[in-house]
Amino acid sequence: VVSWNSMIMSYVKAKNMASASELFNEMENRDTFTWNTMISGYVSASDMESAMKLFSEMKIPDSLSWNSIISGFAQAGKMKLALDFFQRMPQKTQVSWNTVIAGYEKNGGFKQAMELFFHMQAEGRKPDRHTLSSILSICAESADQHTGMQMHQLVSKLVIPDIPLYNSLITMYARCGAIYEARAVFDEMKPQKNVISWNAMIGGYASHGFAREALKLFESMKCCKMKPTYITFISVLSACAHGGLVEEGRSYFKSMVEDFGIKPRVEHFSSLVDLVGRHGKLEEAMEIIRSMPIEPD
RNA sequence: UUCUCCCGG
Repeated sequence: VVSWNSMIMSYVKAKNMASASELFNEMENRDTFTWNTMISGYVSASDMESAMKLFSEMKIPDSLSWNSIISGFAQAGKMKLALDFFQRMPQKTQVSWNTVIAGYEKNGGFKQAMELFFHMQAEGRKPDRHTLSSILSICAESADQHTGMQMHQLVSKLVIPDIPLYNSLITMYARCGAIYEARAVFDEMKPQKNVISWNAMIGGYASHGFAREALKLFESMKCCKMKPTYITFISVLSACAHGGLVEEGRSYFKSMVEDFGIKPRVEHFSSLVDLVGRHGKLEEAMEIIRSMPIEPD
């Protein structure tokens, strides 16, 4: 049975649901793993019809089966259905709560997500990293610094933050314009900062008009032997554009291509155009636009 | 062997 399940799993991972279901139909001793594997395969293929069909044929769906279905509806943006299954689910697990909260977060149901978040705690269930990360995204997107700070307290109280959670905190503060708080989290990370942390922090400075701070941090990033990405340069160039740092901008653009081998994207070009255009060099701006390669993909 | 992620934020 286990080896059949593994084979089905391989087909599912290869997104070959036709072959997976062939095997599934030939199997005589299907267990819950088998069913769940198939359901999750249909869910990731966005085929909720088939997923639901299997789910309703199960005699006793376990929590993983339920969670897959909830996740599937959430990904499809059908939050009413997701919530409906969530409410009918007999033994909700931590993952169930996280799934439906993440679903509302993704679909802009911030209020519902927050309500569920408080609801789960009222039932004595502790938020974990997944929960908190969804809630922090909501605070970031809605620039709700007050809630964000409360969530920060909860993070410190409930979990040992991992790198993504730290990054969510930085992003949340940065989006709220709380640059100082963002920086405090950033510094707290000490050596475990990854590229995303650097990008989030530099982007935070850049988008709030702290051009020099952004560039300063970019320089320390390079000192730490951290490799910038195209995202980093979007922030760096936009910092230059907003700070009117024409020469620096040109030289960073050049360095991006020559030192780091990063292919310029439209975002980079638009900062560059902005930069030279705002300083009366319309000719040069036009020249850049004319020389822009068309991005194929 | 199966559930929380579309985005590097």
